Amino acid sequence: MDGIAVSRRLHAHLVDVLVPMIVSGELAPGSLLPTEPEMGARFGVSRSVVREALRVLGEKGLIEVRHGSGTRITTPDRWDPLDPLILGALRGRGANAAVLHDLLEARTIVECEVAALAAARAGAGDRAALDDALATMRGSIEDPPRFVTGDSAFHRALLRAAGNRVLERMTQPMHELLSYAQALTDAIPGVLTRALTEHERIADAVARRDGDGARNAMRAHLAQTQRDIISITEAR
Amino acid sequence: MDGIAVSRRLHAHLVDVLVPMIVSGELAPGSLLPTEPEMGARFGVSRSVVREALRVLGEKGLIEVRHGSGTRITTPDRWDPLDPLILGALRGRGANAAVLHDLLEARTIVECEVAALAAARAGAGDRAALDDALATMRGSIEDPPRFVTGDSAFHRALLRAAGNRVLERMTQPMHELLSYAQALTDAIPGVLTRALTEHERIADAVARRDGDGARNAMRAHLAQTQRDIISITEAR
DNA sequence: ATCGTCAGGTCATCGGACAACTCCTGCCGC
DNA sequence: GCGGCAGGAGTTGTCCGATGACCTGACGAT
Repeated sequence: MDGIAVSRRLHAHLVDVLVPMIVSGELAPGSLLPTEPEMGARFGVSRSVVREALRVLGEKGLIEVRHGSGTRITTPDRWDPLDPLILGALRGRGANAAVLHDLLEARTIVECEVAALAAARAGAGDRAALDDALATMRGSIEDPPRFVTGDSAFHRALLRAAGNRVLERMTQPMHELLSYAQALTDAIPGVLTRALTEHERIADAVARRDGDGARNAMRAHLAQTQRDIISITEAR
Repeated sequence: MDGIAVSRRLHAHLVDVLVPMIVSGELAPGSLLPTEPEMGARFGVSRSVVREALRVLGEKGLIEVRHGSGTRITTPDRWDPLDPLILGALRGRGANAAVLHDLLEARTIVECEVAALAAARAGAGDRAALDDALATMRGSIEDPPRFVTGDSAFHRALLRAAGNRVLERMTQPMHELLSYAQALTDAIPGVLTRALTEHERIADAVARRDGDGARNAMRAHLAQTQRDIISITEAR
């Protein structure tokens, strides 16, 4: 029917269409969405697919469906501020500068203590994982996307080394967002080599079982990242 | 068919049945689940309901459904350690003592800084919300479930006062678990009045805009809570 | 031995139907 | 005139059967 590629499941496409419409305000908060059969007709899919898409939107907090009454768009304060799709649709709107600030603040609070815990608890396997991530970063100074992968792996390894599954799970959406945000700073000259040495300092402190050192190294790294991101967003 | 009450949506009941079966190991990790039509027949519901239930299980990381191949149970390390249902099914198995420890550790890391931020940023409305929560707690010394509601409201108000939506969203599943865990300590005599004064100290520090004081008061409160929970779990 | 083909099983989607629920409207009693 | 109540239209929740898309394994040709 549509010329659109359908590699993923159908309702995912519907979500991709609806999220921007809601986030952009094209569908006003508080207003009623079309009925499920009508949306099915409009997008050329069955009601089952529409319902699956609506369910996804409901989980993101974008809509509220009530039995017998209809489906309403919620106010933005109920939208999930950590959802990548929503954040992507929000990009370039100024509203996400605030989210970026909150993100860095939250990350600083959590990740400094994570580094300290990792220093106290890391086992041989954890240290090896950190070294692997560092090796990836060293070999990718010229390849920013791959570097970000290594960076992400480093922080995940650190999180695992901290040995707290609740912390690990809790910060998971935050980390998904970070690999998103870090693509911003790629363009700054020399930022990758500097980031590499900062990560090496963290790994060294962990290897020495120096909790305070790891915490301080992480704090320095995050402060630098914050400065980078601010300089980028200011420049725009 | 079944004599079970059906106040909630139908698939929720199916989830309630399947989660314990999987978590308990009755259905082995890696094994194939029965096909969707067969499960519908076995539980007396339609395939739509089965599919909605399976989707919920998929979100919790318990299963992985693949088009054309079937639905497999995943390994426990992919299960969401913060999901109340999973945790409930895990209860009394010893495995959740570790989760409880991780939970308290994570909470201490995050919530002390939240208190400090709240002291720096709380507006008049935030302070009023804190006072409301305190009033609820004061009036519910004899009514533990209601007290826990007030306690929960207090921490949510503090989180909002900190003015960081990412932190707020990130810790949301953690707080859901807390109201769960705090029901444990209800039985300890005098724990509620003590908790009340601890919360009052936090609120006072926030009202004074004393960030360090709020952080210390929160740290003391959480340390006390930790001792309470340990004493309970030891006693069992 | 390797590869292509085919058949069987399973999930994804479809279309229609009925039940449960909400909201509005108009009627009735006061 | 006004308040409460019954009824109907509209919407979501659930059910059902059928068809298409996809994966897996076996079989046979090269």
